[in-house]
Amino acid sequence: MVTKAPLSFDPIAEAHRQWVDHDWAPSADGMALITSVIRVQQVFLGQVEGVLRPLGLTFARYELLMLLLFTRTGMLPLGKIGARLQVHAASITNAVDRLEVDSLVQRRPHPTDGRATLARITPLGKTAARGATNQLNAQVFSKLSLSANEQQLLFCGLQTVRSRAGDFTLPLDQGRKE
Amino acid sequence: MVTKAPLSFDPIAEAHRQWVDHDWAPSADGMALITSVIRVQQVFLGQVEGVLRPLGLTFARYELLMLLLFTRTGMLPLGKIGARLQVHAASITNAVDRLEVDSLVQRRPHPTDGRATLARITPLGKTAARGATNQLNAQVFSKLSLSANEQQLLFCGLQTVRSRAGDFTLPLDQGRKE
DNA sequence: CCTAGCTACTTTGACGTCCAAGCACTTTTC
DNA sequence: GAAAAGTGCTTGGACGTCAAAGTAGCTAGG
Repeated sequence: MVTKAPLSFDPIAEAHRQWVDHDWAPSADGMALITSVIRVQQVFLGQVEGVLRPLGLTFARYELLMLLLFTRTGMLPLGKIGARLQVHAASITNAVDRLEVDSLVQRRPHPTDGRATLARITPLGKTAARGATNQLNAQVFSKLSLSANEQQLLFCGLQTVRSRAGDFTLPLDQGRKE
Repeated sequence: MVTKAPLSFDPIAEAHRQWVDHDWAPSADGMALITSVIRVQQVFLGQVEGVLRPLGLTFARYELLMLLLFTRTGMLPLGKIGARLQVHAASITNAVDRLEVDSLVQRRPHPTDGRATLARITPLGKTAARGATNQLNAQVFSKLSLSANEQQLLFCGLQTVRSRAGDFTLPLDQGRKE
């Protein structure tokens, strides 16, 4: 996290103004929105990793661990993990490597497909995942300082973006949100 | 960007369901919101960098360039740049290094403070910044596939988050948005 | 004046992400 | 059944971010 004195103005609103001044008005709102998302992600990720660091985890590894925790058999092929977390295969390889070093996860060969590898969460991994979740819930997820209504609105707007970006396609409605 | 076939369900909505099932309901909305922001940032950043890569820029360097472009004298001390972009000093050093290699920016000593260094945008840098902006405006910022109203709502919600995270403090109202 | 404490920037190291290339194993095709 | 095409994972390189430590240069107390 960057801990500095707050500015006396909103830097993104300022950039928006510049866009309008430079005759880029039609793109100003889009620029401001994208820049905002990038900045807020930085803020949130910083808070989350601040909690996870003392536990020896990063958000990437935490997500992977939770995905396995929620899976009946506790194991998934690496490819499926990448598809679910929307991350490149190389990143999964990297994350599993590190989780394996800490014995939170274990690689095992896929029983029927010789190309594939399964990642399996260990009992230690389950404990770590639950512990981290408790801390995140207590220190971050339940303390967003936004009203329930604001959170709903934000979530829905972002869901629309994700849907239109091709992350998923809801069976009934094609991801439209309006 | 991760180009994969879309899932048939929203993975974050699924995680939300798991949270509720595990008696973590009070934190479920917060978890979903934070996870959404992180994912949408990935989507947006991917689109932006996809446009910038052929131009030899990254978003970090582009932002720095635009900040200088909008400054009367075309130069700012590195510390101020970090404060405006909300990025660590080390990242600024890194970005300026690379921009300097491409002759888009130039370091010069601060006239009165021997510790400080100024980054000054070059004519080539100005051209590059304007060119990149035109492409981004045309290919990304003006094509968000969200209604103006949705964009407004999202922006305001995110502004509230940024404000409460301490990014800035509006002179009149203390950053409250509701 | 001179030392103690800040401040500004750089350096190094740990991680994460993506891309491109490479390998091994499947599935297709003829 | 063998070659061709596709899939799944790993490796190596380029970047970005942050943290912590190091180096100058500024500022303030004695």
